[in-house]
Amino acid sequence: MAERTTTGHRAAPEHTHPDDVPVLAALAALADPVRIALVRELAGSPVWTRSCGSFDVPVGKAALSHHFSVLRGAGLVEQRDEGPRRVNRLRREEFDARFPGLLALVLREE
Amino acid sequence: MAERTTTGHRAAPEHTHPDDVPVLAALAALADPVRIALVRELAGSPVWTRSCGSFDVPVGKAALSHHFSVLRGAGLVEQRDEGPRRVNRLRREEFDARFPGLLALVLREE
DNA sequence: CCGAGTGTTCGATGAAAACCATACACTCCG
DNA sequence: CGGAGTGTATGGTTTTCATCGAACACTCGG
Repeated sequence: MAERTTTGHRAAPEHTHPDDVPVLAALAALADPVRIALVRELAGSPVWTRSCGSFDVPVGKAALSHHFSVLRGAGLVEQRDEGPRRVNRLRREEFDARFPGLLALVLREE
Repeated sequence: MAERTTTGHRAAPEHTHPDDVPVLAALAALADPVRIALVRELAGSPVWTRSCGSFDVPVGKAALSHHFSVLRGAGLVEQRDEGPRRVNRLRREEFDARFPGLLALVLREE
């Protein structure tokens, strides 16, 4: 209702630090095939090079956007606006410090 | 249908070895508050001492039975029939060998 | 052999989550 | 400034999953 001042995608994405993420949330975030694919593909690319739309997953834009939102909320991904596109970074060190070995586990079997 | 020869709970529970468990399944199994509680409580008890009904979780028997089924399928729990009750064992070594650190992650914060 | 205790199965219900199509916001380039 | 490219928000559908109640199977102790 109302409050439609500026609802674009330029609101500076909300990030959650891995330290503030419960284990359950981390596991839930990774317990999805699409999100696992995103994380793996992201891990195989240089930092800040992959825009959201550049991933090879079988879902539409809306669902994709939602998945990235979940990954952000789990402290797995950091996003930055670069021109018209939103580029991503896997929070390797930070996430691994909070959940040692978890990321390695997911990446170990691509 | 039919096939109702022996549907009790004495059919020797089907077990899945951790080695045969996909990462996704392991994560999905642990991405549930009740199952996490079961695993933690089980980890804090001597082996083969806890029957299914002896856990302090806020769900009925049916749901509980289902949760144990999931844990078995993820290679997390082994069950054995002991008289009228079914006792449990956490597959620490085996599961940790397959998914190093994952169990520790869940147990680290009780 | 019956009854209490234990756990599984079935069917149904409700809530959560994934998904899509559409509409919109923002950036850039021509 | 207008259009193409990119991502988000919303609303509604579908699927998935946790849960319950009830019926059943099994074991053991009177």
